[in-house]
Amino acid sequence: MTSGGPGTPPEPSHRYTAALAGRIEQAWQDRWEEEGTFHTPNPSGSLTDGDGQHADPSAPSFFVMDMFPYPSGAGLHVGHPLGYIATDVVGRYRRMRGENVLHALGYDAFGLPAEQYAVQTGQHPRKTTEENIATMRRQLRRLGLAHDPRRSFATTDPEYVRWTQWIFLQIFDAWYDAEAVRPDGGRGRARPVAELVAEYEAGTRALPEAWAGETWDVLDAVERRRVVDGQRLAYVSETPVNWCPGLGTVLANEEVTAEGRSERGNFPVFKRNLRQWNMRITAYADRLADDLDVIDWPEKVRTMQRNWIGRSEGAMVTFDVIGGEEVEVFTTRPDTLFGATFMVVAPEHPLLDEVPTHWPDGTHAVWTGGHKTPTAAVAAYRASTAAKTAVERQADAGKKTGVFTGHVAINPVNGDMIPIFTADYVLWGYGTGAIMAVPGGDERDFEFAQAFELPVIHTVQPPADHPGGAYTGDGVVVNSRNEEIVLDGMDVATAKATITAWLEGRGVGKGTVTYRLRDWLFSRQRYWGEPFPIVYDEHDLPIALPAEALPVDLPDVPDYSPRTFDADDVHSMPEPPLGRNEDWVNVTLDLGDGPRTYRRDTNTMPNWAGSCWYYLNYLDPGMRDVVVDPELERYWLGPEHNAAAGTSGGVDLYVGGVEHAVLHLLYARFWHKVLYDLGHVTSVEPFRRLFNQGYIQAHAYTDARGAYVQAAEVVEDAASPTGFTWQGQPVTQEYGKIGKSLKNAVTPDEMYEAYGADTFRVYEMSMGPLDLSRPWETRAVVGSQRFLQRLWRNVVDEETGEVTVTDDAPGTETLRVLHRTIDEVTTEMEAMRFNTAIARLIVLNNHLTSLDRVPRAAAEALVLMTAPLAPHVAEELWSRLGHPASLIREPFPVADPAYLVVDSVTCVVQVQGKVRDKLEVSPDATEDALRELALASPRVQRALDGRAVRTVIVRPPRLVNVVPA
RNA sequence: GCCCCCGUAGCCCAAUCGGCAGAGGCAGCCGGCUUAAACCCGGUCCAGUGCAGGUUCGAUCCCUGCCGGGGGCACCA
Repeated sequence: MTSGGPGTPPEPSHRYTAALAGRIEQAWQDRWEEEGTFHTPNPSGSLTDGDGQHADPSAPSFFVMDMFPYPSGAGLHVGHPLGYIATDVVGRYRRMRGENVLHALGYDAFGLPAEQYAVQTGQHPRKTTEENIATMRRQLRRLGLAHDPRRSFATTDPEYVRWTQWIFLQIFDAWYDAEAVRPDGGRGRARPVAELVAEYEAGTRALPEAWAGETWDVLDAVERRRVVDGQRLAYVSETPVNWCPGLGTVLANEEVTAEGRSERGNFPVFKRNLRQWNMRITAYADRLADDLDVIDWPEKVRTMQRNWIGRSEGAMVTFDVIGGEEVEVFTTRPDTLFGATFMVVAPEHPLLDEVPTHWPDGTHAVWTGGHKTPTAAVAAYRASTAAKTAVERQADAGKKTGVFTGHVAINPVNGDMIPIFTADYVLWGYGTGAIMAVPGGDERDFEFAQAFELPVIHTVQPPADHPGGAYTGDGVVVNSRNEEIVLDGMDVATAKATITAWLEGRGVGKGTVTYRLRDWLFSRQRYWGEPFPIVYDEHDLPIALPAEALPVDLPDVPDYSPRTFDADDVHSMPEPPLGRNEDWVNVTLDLGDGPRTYRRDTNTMPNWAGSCWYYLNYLDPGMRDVVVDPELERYWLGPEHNAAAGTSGGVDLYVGGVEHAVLHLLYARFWHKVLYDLGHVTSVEPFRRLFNQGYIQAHAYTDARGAYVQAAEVVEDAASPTGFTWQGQPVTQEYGKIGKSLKNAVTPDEMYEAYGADTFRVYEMSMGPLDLSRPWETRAVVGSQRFLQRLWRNVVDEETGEVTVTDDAPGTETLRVLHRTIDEVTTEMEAMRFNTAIARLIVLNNHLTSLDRVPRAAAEALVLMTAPLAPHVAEELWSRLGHPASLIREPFPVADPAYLVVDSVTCVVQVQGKVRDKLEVSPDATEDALRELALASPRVQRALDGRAVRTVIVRPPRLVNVVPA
């Protein structure tokens, strides 16, 4: 406990040092655990508080949550706990405000990081995952987080997997009825497939378009299954998917970067036609976009989700092609139809499977690409675009290439013959993969028209100063009339509505909404994930396993590492590791018609599956009969479950990094809405309030060769041209992510050792606003330690360990500082501005330091206010101040308004906005009195220097501004 | 290329409605304690708010343009 060598005078034996802090912290952590201090009571059921009581009905519920951590093998650095500390402070504060707080932390333990770590260490992923979780639990326990330990779990727990698979089967067993009315009044909701079948059997619903001409009663059993399977919210289909040989698995669109590489690992991704599981998230596109308006999320994240969904309103228009074909296009600008001078289809478009054998009359030389026939030209262009990698496509964006297809279409509004081109600036994956090109109204079309000598017609009058080219703005419509309709003179919006109605009347078009969002590719060819609870029969159609058969456990396989390939191997095929166990794959089951042999699905679910519903599992983890107890769901998550929950309901505060803005948060919202439609939850949204914390980064240093050196060993050195040296040589300061690669890692364990957990917590919270990224600076941590040391000294004698507070009433000045602090700290805590809350606490603390004896009333209030931030030292001081029970539910101090009023305030007197005098005035001085006082001031008179007064602006009681003539 | 966020003291950051630019911390400097040093204690220095305009009695705050940093989107018809 003492520091220094022999002969050094010992430190005061009761000083709040790192060693003492460590002893206090661990003792309280043990006591909290023994007493069940953080056991959060449910309103009913087996989970009660530490005293065996259920939730107090008069206490509002508050559900605070952190984004699910991966238990990575690398361990934590000081950046990781930032959000956990913040949610802990919120949770502890809210408990002291009398709320019933639910806060727990589980582990997202399936997925690539866990699997890769297992592969590296040559052990089974379950073993390494469990070890990693144990390490992380230990590191986090030392932080003193007030989590309910009974509610922690991992996504890999068999009981959790059971319900993940169960929810999958709910989605598999559901279809989307776009016409059904929801409880909230909107249209469109998921319904059980059984209801669809019942309607088909009763003949009250027509079969889907693909089965036109058939009726349910004439279909055989396999055909009926195909009809239904095609409509399930989870379905198998053979579609172009993102195949990533480097990872050995297929990926969702959301996991592929704009550069066409995997978000994890940055490997090339190729489009391949493969049979894979998909989730029909597109059915929820509108609701996912619309409901962003009813939740309290950062605008940035809502914008990112809206952009990803990419809702776009316009019209489908059908163009006849000479020779009998037709092409449907999607356009957001049907008003510009009269300006369509050509069409473009994507190279993958089926219209190109057959093209004319000769160039039609009027074909420009530049249109042919030098080929003798359209057949040759199109084949060559298709081949060249297919060979392009995503990276090349990216690099070529903007360059307009293409070729005339020989096809000619007829513009439905005026009968004009217009050539059809193919070009890769039209994407097969969006809309219909075909466009009408309006070079007068679209910049891309204009560029293409320039390159291929195509005519330009403006249908909106450009302003006089328009530089030429496409005009995309609003204005007066021109050049747009036929025998039946005149758009000329209208504005764009009116013209859109008018022409859409006309198209619909003629049966050649229809107002439509399209989305950028694609269905969610849901299968992965990895080992460490949830197996699909699906088997296939001899027809190769999926069959759900019954709920009693869940969970489907992962089989043992000879090799669980994924088969990866050369990252650029386009011809490789995914090979699921689960397929390596024949005994598991081929299974005999009795699914109602006697024992038969089935083949299991060998894919696993993506990592996102487990994080799609984990918030529900916190309510009542472990064995249970339902996915979530309806009473608990209403209590913790339901609409209006507390004053801030609103009509959406959901988790009251969800804190995590912005990197999940689209992926996890979109998927989880989708699953939640399916569960809502099927009646399993009453909340419309899973996360009512989202908060993105910033990142903690750190300085890193490179030597002359550009190699990173140990940041911890770098010293400031004015003699170095760079300002820093490492082992005597100059090094350059950089800034970046904390980690091994930049040699700048600092771990929480080092902080516990050198300062204690409370100091670490206070430092992390005091560095700046929670949503801002900031640099870690170990040498600044001492400031937080000094604060706690001073707090300690205000209560405890460092030499004797005696409590030194006096029971005498505090003086007026102390009461004022105290109550002003309570008032300000309350405001700051409510707004999650912990950095400024800490600043106020320091002010009060420093004030108490200046007194001869610290009054108990002030000390106790300060200890209670510090408790959410530095809980261990607060508990210790509270205990030493004579309170045997934990302060966890002690009421947070409340300011007495009597001490918030002041006798006098400083009134600033300005002349023309410049401060010329200051007056001490009563806080309720009137406007007239202040004006008189100000004008009487000699300094004001001097500043006026004889000028007349034009006007006097008075803002009682703090400001008077005299404006000279 | 387009969109969003951020630029305040050597550093991290404060500043309700547009009203005295400074709450807190780090570092520095001075002093106290100490045989000396660290710890600790007291004191102190430090910016006119990235730049240029505009609106206003008054601008860190509102508007326009530019510079720097961070993020998102990127042929989406």
